Amino acid sequence: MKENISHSPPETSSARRRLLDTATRLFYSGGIHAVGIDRIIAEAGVAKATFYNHFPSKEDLVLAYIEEQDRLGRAAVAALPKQPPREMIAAIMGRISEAVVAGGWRGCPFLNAAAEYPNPTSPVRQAIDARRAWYHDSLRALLAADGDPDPSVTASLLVAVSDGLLESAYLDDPENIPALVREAVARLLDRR
Amino acid sequence: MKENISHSPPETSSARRRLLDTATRLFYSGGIHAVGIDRIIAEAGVAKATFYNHFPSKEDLVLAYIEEQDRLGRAAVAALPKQPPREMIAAIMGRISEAVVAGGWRGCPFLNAAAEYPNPTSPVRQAIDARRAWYHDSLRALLAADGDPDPSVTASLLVAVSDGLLESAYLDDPENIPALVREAVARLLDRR
DNA sequence: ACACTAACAGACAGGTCTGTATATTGCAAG
DNA sequence: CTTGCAATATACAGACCTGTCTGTTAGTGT
Repeated sequence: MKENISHSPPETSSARRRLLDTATRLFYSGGIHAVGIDRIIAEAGVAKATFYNHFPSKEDLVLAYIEEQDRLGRAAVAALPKQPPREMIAAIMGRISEAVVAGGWRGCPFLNAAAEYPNPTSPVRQAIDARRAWYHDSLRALLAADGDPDPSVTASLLVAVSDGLLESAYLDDPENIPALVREAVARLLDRR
Repeated sequence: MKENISHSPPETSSARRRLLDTATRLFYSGGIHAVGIDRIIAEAGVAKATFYNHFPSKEDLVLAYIEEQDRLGRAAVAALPKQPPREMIAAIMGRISEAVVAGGWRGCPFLNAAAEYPNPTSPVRQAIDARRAWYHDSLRALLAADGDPDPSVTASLLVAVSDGLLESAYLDDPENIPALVREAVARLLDRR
């Protein structure tokens, strides 16, 4: 029956953790199709058979990567201090600036993955859809609480600006991003 | 000396044209790394040797694809009827809606390519940089002529909204895009 | 008629990809 | 001690990748 309640490694298995961490780093920095299994297992220090014990295929690893990024993003938003809707929106949008000033920014991992997965019914694309729906709905709820007359439209515009500024931080000058985020929020919201 | 002035095929060679058209279609719909040379030459009906006569390597074909998309976009903007700055900006942004309602939209080809080319010094990335600089500068000049107090910042916001709405047209509901474009322009510009 | 060019078809080399299989090691539970 | 498990290294199959090469065919200018 396997009594693995608080046993030697109750962690999610060190090998699996190392594989996902390495895959996250390599997929994000190099692109998904461009990074092979061989390189991931070599840099993670894991045997190939062990990899295929934890993940049935490469696509499952990609999916685990996307889903973990989604989960981390939602947790970061949930961990924001409770504050009035308008400030909460500013705080959520402010996460764009934080992600960028850290350096090594290579664009939004979800948009990058979507560029490599054209099939909208693939699990990866569906995970991306779920994450976008969550982001839009979170903003819409806050906008509604703030009294926005058309919270769905405003939320769509905030999502678009988020995506666009994340791309701009990758392809243009990241230095301008914090000011642009503030300016975008001000212009899109400051209309009673 | 080759007197090819208005000779039998003054066109850029039918095979080259077919190769670039086929590559454009396949690269855009399927992604760049995911589409191989074999498939391109098969669907273009061109021999492999002929391909390598016209393009030294696959990357040259990718670059030709990106540069042609850039050239076509600039030509479409240049072909817009002359009108006051504010209307010109609306017309340029309106091209987003046109691209989307046509159907088969799979995201901005430049952002998709950038996702697959992490090296900022690669020719593909430099072509993308050039295209983004042109777009930003075009909008900035129009905003300056319109009397915008901070045309560079407003241009950056319009670029971000353009990128974001193009991604939204791919990943969310394309139906809302025309209204969102109009609303974004109104909210970002209507502040004397 | 002859030479040149561009295109064709297709085989091949060398590398890399995903995924499977084999055989061995270390460790912990019972 | 023995049984079982998880991990190791490594080799392999089969597909696909880019790029090169050989040889043939069609059309054109001189």
